[in-house]
Amino acid sequence: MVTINDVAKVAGVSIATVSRVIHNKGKVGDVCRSRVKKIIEELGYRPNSNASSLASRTSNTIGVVTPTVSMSFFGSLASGVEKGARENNLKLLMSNSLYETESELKAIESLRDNNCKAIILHSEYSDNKTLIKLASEIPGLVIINRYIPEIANRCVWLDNASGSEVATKHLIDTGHTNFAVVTSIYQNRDPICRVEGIKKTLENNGIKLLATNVEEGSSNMQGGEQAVKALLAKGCKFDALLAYNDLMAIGAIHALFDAGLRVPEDVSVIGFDDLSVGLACRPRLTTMHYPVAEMALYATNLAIKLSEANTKPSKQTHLFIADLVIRDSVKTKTL
Amino acid sequence: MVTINDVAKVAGVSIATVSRVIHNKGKVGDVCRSRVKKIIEELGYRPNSNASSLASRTSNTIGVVTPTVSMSFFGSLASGVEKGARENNLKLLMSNSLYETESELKAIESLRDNNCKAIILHSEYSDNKTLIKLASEIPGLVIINRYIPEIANRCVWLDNASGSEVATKHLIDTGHTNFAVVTSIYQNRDPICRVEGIKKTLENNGIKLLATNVEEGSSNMQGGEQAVKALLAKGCKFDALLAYNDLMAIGAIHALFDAGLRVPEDVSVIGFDDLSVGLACRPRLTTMHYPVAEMALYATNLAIKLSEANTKPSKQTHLFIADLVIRDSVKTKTL
DNA sequence: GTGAAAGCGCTAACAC
DNA sequence: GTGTTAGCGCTTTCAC
Repeated sequence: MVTINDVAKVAGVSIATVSRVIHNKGKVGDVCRSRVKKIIEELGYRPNSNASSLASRTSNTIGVVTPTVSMSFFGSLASGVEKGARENNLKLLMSNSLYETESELKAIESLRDNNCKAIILHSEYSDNKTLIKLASEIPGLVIINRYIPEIANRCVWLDNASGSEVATKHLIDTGHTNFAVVTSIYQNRDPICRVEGIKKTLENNGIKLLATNVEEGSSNMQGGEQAVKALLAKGCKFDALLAYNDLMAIGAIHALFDAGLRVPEDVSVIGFDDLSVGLACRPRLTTMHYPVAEMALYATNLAIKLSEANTKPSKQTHLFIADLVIRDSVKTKTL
Repeated sequence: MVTINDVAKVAGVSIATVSRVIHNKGKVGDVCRSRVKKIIEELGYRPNSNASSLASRTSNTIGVVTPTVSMSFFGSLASGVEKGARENNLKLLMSNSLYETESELKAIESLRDNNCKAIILHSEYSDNKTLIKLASEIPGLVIINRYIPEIANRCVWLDNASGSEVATKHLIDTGHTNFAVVTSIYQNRDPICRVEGIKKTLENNGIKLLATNVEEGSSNMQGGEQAVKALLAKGCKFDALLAYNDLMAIGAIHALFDAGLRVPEDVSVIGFDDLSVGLACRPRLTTMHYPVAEMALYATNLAIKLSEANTKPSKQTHLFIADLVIRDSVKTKTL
């Protein structure tokens, strides 16, 4: 392994000078600089980032924690962070939290040990208190896809309620009158917000959502399928179905189809997230676009900024909006 | 920040002793050990991994390089590596190579700087020579999803030819006689192997594959759709379609459907990869399961083993097999 | 069993 | 402009 010492020796300068040319700072003579550069090249010298992090008490590493990167949504999230990391010339440590608070915390600790200056965290199962404490300890911590008022300036999140309002409005505008909803069985933040957005919009338009027309399921294809089967088994009638997310929507379409119902002729279905899987099903899914990659990139830049010592706390919030992607699963009815 | 010195001071021992209890090695008295442990706990001490990597000249970090983690296939790959990392108590550095050799190389360099002991690389665009050189420089480098004879023991790969043989055989066994193929326009390793597997199997069964019945497209949904449209425009007739991968297969199903053809009644379609998207389309996709997460986990353990100094080069190869997942896109014909 | 001490490769004063 | 030097927090001999 070639070290800064080797370079200095060959170049006949001190290691301080080598360090200066590496980082392009401090004063170095032009001839000297180019000679050192050439020797670095020749020797194939590459700075040891562990040593440099240790000495400078900072690091060139940021971290991202998501439940699991194998799911499309989190893959996009991680990809957004990776882009931010690359653009800022930072390395990216990734850790899966596996949907539980303990491993989530472990993942974060592991990133801290590594001196990560910035951490992007998608947390579902830790409570607010834990996250607030964490935020107070880690200046570069940013929470993504969740809003905690006490640390509003550290949260990059989506307006779930407004998203489902838009979705609902679209269904109303296209002439639908009988609504059903399949939501997530995990009754935490997002599902609650989305269902409330639906109810509010419906009410404002003089449409009532029957309690029996709301069914829960796991937030995946199977969950959506089972929820719709349950709805149908109860004898519910509806011409519009709002799903918690795209996966549930697709499962719902399967169940509808199996029951001999056509989408969108008999029932219009709308999803949420805009995963690429929405292009695979038939009809192609109308959905709300969740700009997760864009948000992750934004969160990364925010985290980097916050991690820099001279950043003063700001009151700025970071709220994103979902927008409607019209495809083929919603029918426009002639009134 | 609390350091090993702080712990030593409070415990009234030397830092060497603290280091011993952290790593559970060397001789330490029982009382002493438990007292130090207690103090570590109380102080909330966490070893600085940069310092430890620097001092020990190793690191607890492994790296993974894939084109982009936002695609389902690579998300699963990354997830497999992450699992391996977690099981071995290692941190995971992730880097996207964005499908080009230059950023691929950059990504690898970046991991090396960080002292990664093991690196899992999915490389599509670097040539064999580059990878062989890299392998000679990095003991813990493992190439995934690609086979290079010169460094066979570093390659964890899938038998593409046998996979497509099985797929083809399935179509033959279910009574199909007129075959068409949509393959990737990027004529590198995998597409070539898969098409050869198809041709060979067909020939062995006395079926000839017309050159006009093979069409190329980008290896995504749109590519599959366009390829089938081209096939149809040429007036090709076929009752069985083999797609390069699931995405192309789904695009193909869309195109078939748009042309008024039913799947599988008129045309049976088979994919490759077994992405979860195959469950979203209608009919659900029959495909070849590519055990990428399992392979990634295996590759990770292999890379860790190889990175350990005392591992002697072995002649063992690491070949995985795809197996058939029967769903609804292939029809069994009564003969 | 335990401690002292010499680095690991680098950064960042500070001196010249 | 350039060099000297004191660490960063830890591991690892080597003594005792």
